[in-house]
Amino acid sequence: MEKDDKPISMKHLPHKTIERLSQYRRALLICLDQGQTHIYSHEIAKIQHITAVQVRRDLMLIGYTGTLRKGYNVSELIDLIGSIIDAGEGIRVAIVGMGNLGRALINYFSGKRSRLSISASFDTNPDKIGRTMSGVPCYSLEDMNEIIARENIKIGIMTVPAAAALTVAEKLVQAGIKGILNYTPKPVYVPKDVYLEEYDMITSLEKVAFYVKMQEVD
Amino acid sequence: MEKDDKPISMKHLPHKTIERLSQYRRALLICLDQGQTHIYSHEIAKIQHITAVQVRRDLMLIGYTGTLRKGYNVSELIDLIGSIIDAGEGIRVAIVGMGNLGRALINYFSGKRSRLSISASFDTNPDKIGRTMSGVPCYSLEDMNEIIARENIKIGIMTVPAAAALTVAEKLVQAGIKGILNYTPKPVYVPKDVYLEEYDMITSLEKVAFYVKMQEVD
DNA sequence: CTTTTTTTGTTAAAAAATTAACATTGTTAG
DNA sequence: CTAACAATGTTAATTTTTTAACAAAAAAAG
Repeated sequence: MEKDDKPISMKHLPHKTIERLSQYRRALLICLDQGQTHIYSHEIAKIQHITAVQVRRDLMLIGYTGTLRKGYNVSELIDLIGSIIDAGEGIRVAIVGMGNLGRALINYFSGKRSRLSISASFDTNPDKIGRTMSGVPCYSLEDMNEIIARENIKIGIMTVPAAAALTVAEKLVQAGIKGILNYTPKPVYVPKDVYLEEYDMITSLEKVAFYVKMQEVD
Repeated sequence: MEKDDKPISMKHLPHKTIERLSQYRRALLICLDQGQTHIYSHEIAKIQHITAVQVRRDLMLIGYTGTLRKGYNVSELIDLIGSIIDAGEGIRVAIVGMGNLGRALINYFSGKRSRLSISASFDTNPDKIGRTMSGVPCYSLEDMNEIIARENIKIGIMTVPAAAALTVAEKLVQAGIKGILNYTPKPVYVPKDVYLEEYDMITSLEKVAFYVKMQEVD
C-alpha cells in the first residue's frame, strides 16, 4: 500500500547534511522550473562542488531512494527535503537592522516560495520606522516584545552595527525568539535553548585571501 | 639572540584553524583597543563560543607560546596571526554588484585597518558607474579586465543577482582574479587555480529554522 | 619553604565528516 | 540471451576536527 517510509531520525542528521539538503533543494527547484524530471547524483554533485558519493550518502540518510539508472525524481526529492527541513506551518522571521545588509536580505527573500517568511523588521532610525520595505513593515526596537509575540516570530536575523550587537541579542532573547542568525562581526551570547548561528564576512574574505596567498608562494 | 621561531608550515594549517585565527585577531584587536595587554585561552574561547583547548591547540599549530599563568600577549599574538594570514604587501579586492549587499560590505570594511583593501567595484547601472561609495570607485563591468590588471586586484566578491552569477564569475576569472567569494545563491564554476568560497544566506537561515523546529518537537 | 592552584603545551582519544570500495540491478548493446 | 555498462545504496576506511587527559611550571597561599 503506502510506501513504508522508515521513520528517519532528523535529530541525528549531521549538521553539514542539513546545510547541503537546503542547497540541493535550491538546485532542484531550478531544475524543476526548467522541466527536468529526474537528476543523477553526479549532476547534483557537480552543481554543489562536491562528490556524487556524498550526495548519495546524504539522501540515504534521509531515506530517499532513487531509481537505478534514472536518478532521483526531482519533485519527489524536493518534497521530501521540505518535509525534513521545513516546519509544518512555516516559521516567521524578523530582521533587526534595516541598513544595507538588512535590505539585501529582504530582497533576497521576497518572491521566493518558502516556508520562511520575513514578517517584521526593526530599526532605530525614525525615518524607517512605520514604513514598509518590499512588503516588510519596519517597527521601532521599542516595540519588539509586542510585535514578536503578536506575529509569532521565532527567528531573528541581526544586521545591526557591531556596537549594538550585544544589546540587540539580549532583547531578541527577552522577546522570546528561539533562533538567532548573527551577521554582526561581534559574537553574542544567548541561553542554550536559543539556537545561534554566526557568520562573519570578514573572516570569509580573510580566508580567501589566505588561500590566494598560499597559492602564490606554492 | 633572535627568538627561534620554528618555521610553521602554513600549508598544513586546518581550514577551520584559519577561520578561527581571523576571528581571534578581531577579538584581540578589540582587547588591544581597551588597553588589555594579556588574555587567557579561556577568555578567547568564551568570546568565540568554543573551548579553551581548541584555542590553545590552534595557537600551538602556529607556534605561539604564551606565558604560563599570564596568558597570551595580545599585541604579539595579533602580529603573529597577521604574519600568517596576511599577505606581505596586502591584497586588493573588488566587489562586483553595488546593490545593497555590495554597499553593506564596503561599509563593513571602510575604516577597518586591514591588509585587505577594496579598491574597486563594478556594476551595470549607469547611475552608479563613475561614482564613488565610501571611497570605492565604481566602474562598468566592461572595464573589468583593464581595472583589475591596473589595480592589481586579486580577489573578487560577487554580490550580483543570481541570474548574473555565472557570467560574472567567468569574467572575473578571465580578468585574472585568483580568489572569488560568491554571495550569490547560485554556485559558480572556476578553474582549480582560483580559490572559490561560496556562502548562501538562505542556507544559513534554513539551518537555523531546522534547529529551532527540532528544539520544539524535542 | 612547601603545597595548592592555575594556566599553558602536547599527546592521545573520540567524534564528525568525507571518501573509497563494492555489491546490486536495471538498461543497453551486441 | 548474454555481457558490458552505468547508476544507486551501503558498509568500511580514511581524513579531519574536536575534545579529553595530563605533565610542567609559574604564582599564590599558607
